[in-house]
Amino acid sequence: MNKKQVIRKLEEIAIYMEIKGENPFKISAYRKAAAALENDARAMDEMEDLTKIKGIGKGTAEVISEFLVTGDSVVLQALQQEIPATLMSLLKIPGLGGKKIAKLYDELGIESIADLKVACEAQEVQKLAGFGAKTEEKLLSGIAQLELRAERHAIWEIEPIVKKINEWLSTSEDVQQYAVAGSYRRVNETSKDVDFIVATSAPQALKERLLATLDIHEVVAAGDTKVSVVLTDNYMPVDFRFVALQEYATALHHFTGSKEHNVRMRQIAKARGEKISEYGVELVDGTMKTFTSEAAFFHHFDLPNIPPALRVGHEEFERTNFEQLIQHKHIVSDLHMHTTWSDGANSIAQMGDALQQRGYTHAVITDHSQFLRVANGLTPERLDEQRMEIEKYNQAQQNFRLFAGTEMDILPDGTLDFSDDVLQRLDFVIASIHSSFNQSQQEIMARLHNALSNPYVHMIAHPTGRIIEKREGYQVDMPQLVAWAKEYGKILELNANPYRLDLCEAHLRLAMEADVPVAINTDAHAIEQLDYMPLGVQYAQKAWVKTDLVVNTWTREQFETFINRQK
DNA sequence: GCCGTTTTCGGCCCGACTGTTTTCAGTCG
Repeated sequence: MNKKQVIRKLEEIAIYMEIKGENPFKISAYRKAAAALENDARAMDEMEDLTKIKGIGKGTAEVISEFLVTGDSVVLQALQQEIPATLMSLLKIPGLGGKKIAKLYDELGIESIADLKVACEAQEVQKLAGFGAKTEEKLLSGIAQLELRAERHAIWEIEPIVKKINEWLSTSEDVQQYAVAGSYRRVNETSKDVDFIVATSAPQALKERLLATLDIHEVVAAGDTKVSVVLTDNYMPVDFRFVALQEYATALHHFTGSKEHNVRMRQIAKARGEKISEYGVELVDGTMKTFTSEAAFFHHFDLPNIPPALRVGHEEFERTNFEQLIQHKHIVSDLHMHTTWSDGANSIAQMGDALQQRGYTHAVITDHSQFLRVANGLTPERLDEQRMEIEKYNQAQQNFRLFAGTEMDILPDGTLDFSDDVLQRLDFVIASIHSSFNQSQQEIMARLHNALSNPYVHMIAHPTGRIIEKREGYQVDMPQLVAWAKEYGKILELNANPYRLDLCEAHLRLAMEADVPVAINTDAHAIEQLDYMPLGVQYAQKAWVKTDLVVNTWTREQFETFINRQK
């Protein structure tokens, strides 16, 4: 059994215990042990004494060893004997937790969602103590929703919804400050729901307007400070929290941190005799201290201003090199984008102006190459014409320069779409795979090696070709790719498009360990998409990407030195 | 079940909302 499987088994034990109604602290001990394994970078066979790891004690260490040796455990077997496995699926129904499920099982013999549906329809459930007619109704609607709604939503699905709600809040009366929080703010690849924190002096009025204006499929809860709805749009669950202006910073922190991050913060506070809640910090003398910013809140606990993406309850409290961390303000260029010359929506001049508005000093136009006919890829002749247009644009600019580049296909047989003679006329060459995703790892790696070993290629774009929650991407041996990038002095891309985020976090960590430079690029096909840059930067922070290894923080002179090496 | 500069017992993060209750339990994040 490998580490991932052991972690899943520990979590399974926790779920069974939840239904059994075990001591909640015992249940969380199993969850903590699973989390401790997950947060430890070592492989299972590299760990000697498991009890040395914080969160794993004598009991859980024994269970883990059992899983490793026999593939099973006495504890889990006993639970499985006692509790039907089908009960686990009931946890997916909103409003049902371990205790209620146990009651349904003990008193009505309900073992599955189908059983529950029948019992609700026969109005048997409302007869149980602690249940009522309303609960029954909610359970039935919950079962119906289950079939419609995805459990987790991909970041690219949430991004446009956040944008829309942000726009609504920005023009709304009674709104003093607002921000999206939750796992979306931490740049998780998927989220269960979307959280918004709103500072307002008129929560009641705002709540009514919100319920009346937004396109709502279902109101889940609507209290004085919290409104929970499911939008018609993709059946997206969205929570709004209303707080007073002085509570805004602590509320935003509270609803941004992962559960584990918040637990750690509260433990830190508790050790000082203080208490953290979403409304502020209760000091030793009982007074409530509030903050004007999250930075001030962290400073109160002698902590740096931990970026949202890093608030996961682990490394952010152990590492100290925050000053090396990539930040959006360091970005001065974008090295991958498309124009109307291939499949983009805007002209070279429009892109150039938009880039300058975003404060950049330089950028590269990288339209597709001839192989990609569907994207109107450029022939060598059109590439020369395009270069002239770019030059013309540059002549009219003062402190900004566009470079002429290409996003060139690596063809299925491994050859490159342009000859060296064409490539050497370009400032910057990206090589990418857009075809024959199903090839063996050996074939894919041979294609990538051809590109990396070409002296005129500077960067590999979206190195795995994945689409989050939709497509795995092609078979890349990432340690090998990183080693080649190092050997040939090439850049690997972090594509900031929310569909891609490729390199992913684990791959970015490999690149950092090997000191391989990374470029965070938007791959924009339209002006608005240039705004994916902050998302890419925040995602990079999850992997502790260092500023000096991010190519688009380099000055134009540094960048020119790099691209001219081969000439 | 885990943990310990309150150290081998007695805690374990904190609060909102709902529905079923007459003061609170369960669920959720």
